Amino acid sequence: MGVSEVMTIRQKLIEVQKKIGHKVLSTIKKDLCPLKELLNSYAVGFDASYSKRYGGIAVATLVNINTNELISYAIAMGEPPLEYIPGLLAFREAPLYYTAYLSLVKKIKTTPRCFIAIIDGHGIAHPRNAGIASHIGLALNIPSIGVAKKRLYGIEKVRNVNKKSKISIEGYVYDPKTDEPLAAVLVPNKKKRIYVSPGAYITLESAIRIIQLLLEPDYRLPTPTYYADLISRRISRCLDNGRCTPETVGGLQRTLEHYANTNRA
DNA sequence: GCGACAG
DNA sequence: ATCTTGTCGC
Repeated sequence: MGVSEVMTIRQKLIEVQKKIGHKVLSTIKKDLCPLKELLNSYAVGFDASYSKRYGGIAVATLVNINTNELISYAIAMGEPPLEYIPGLLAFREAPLYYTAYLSLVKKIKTTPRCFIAIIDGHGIAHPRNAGIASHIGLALNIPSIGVAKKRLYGIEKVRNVNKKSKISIEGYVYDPKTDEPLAAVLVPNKKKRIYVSPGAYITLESAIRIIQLLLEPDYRLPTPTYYADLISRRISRCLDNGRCTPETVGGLQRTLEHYANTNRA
């Protein structure tokens, strides 16, 4: 594209994603961290809610993969730099996630060799293989997995494989251009389905294994994003009804950690 | 030109 | 994501 060509913001961001997607695909052929080690590590979950008064409320949770227990969490809030545009979600939400992650790492004492990031949204199951989970994985330099509630891109094929395992795999989503599998369609409970795709630094197979472990009976979302969703919504609601302020939300920490753990089956 | 379209 | 009442099911 020549230097004199006019590009809209949208077109520039799409070009950025093409480069990200290309790099991401080279990182998901093998696991950066051995699966055996990941299974005994911690997951960092990300989700966001939106407050009418304060903008985006992003939450990063730290969960023990073996026990599904919420260990800690950190929040970040601020006006999103971009409106929501299908395919460009990362440019809207990733900045706040990044800030929340830095805050979380700063407050926890132990630093496991291998973290795994779980993001509410897609990884490589994206038009340019650059979903928000891929953006996060590259930015944080840790393996990441995208868990979405709705399909964005790709052809869904029902296969009904792995009926044996507790959380069954209903099928896969394939890339119409390469015919490669991009995501697995899991069925956490009778009616709800979720789309699991690698973000970066992890294979689809390992991503599926991890998510199956993080899904508790009858819960649609894996615990890391489930807790993040719960906490971010409580905080944005608290801010909007005036019962707390940005300065006092930190005081909710102990209460919400306990709330999340006890509110679980 | 006509749909599809993460959160 | 958010706006919102009643309602089906355990």
